[in-house]
Amino acid sequence: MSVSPPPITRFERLQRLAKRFPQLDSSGLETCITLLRLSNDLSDAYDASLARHGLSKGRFTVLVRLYSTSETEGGRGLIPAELAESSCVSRATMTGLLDTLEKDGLISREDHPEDRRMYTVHLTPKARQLLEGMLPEHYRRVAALMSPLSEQERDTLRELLAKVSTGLPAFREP
Amino acid sequence: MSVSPPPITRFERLQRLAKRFPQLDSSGLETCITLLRLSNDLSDAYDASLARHGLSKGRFTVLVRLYSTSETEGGRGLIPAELAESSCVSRATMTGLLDTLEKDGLISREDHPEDRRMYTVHLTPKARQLLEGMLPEHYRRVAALMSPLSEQERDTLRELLAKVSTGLPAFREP
DNA sequence: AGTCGATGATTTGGTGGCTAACCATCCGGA
DNA sequence: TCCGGATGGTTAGCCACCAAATCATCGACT
Repeated sequence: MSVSPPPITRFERLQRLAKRFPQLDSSGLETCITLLRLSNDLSDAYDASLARHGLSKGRFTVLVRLYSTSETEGGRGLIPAELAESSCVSRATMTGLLDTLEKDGLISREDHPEDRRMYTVHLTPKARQLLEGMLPEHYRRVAALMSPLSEQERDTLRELLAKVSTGLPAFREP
Repeated sequence: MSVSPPPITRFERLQRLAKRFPQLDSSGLETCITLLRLSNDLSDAYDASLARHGLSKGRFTVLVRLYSTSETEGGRGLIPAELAESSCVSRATMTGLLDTLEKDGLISREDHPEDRRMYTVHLTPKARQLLEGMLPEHYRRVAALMSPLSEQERDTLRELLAKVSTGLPAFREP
């Protein structure tokens, strides 16, 4: 039996790759991987938390958007295209989200008064009750998540993330 | 006809919500939302870039992991469980990834010499050729993505992301 | 008035990921 | 020796999301 060799870390493999591919910017790639991994973990944790209330990220986002709009704008309702945009999903996906939300009695569709192509979406009392029951807990969780960062660090983080955003077009091009 | 009222921003809606829910930490939530959105955008861009070569994030990660291991450890091969772990997917998902990679002629499964429960996974020459053709371009893109950040900013970003990671257990708890 | 491009919503078909349950094999202790 | 828990991989069934094609309606232009 031979002893197992010392484990090779991700960082070491990356350094080897960088030797072979001069285009590889190791600090950039390392940062990118870190970001993608945290994203994944955070996204999973978010989903798991919402799943306890029978919601997904998409469903939750729609409900909160409707809730915060009705709070501030007197329940005029929103159309699916607006909801899709503000929830960062396609319209096709929004149709599906609204279908299941309606089936679960959390939203209602009402005829748009001026344009028969669309309709307006409204929260039901049941949805309001659900949100008011779960949001305090949810916001407490988010606060706990971010508690390791000072106010200044949060500002810095948002600023750095915004800088990465500015690099996205270059990433996508040709 | 009435003129349309001034649009209400996400930030303003958030401030209204914060009045109603004292648990809401607005800078924390704002930072969290920023992070989730960039994650989503980056993830989509990443997928789109890999899709040009017929790969998904999962498939790509597996191939690169195999490639970098064979480069440094003489092609000893990896077992599915190791690949699942280092790719952050479940073992069930890894089975599916390997199935399609094998069907596309990019990996081969070979009997594990010592344990008949498992097998080892190996890159085919076709996969090597694919990677060597696409990696320079891919790494160039990642470098472009990160080019708006100085070395110091990258360090800071990784550090702040690591801090957010430390908050994840608190986010998940009960 | 009639037509046609723009704009909405939906349907269809596909992908990638997950969990839970399953079977096979290994290995250590009775 | 053999049994049972640990550790593999796979299967079956689910969910969220997407792109592309389709259908309805609107509105502007002739």
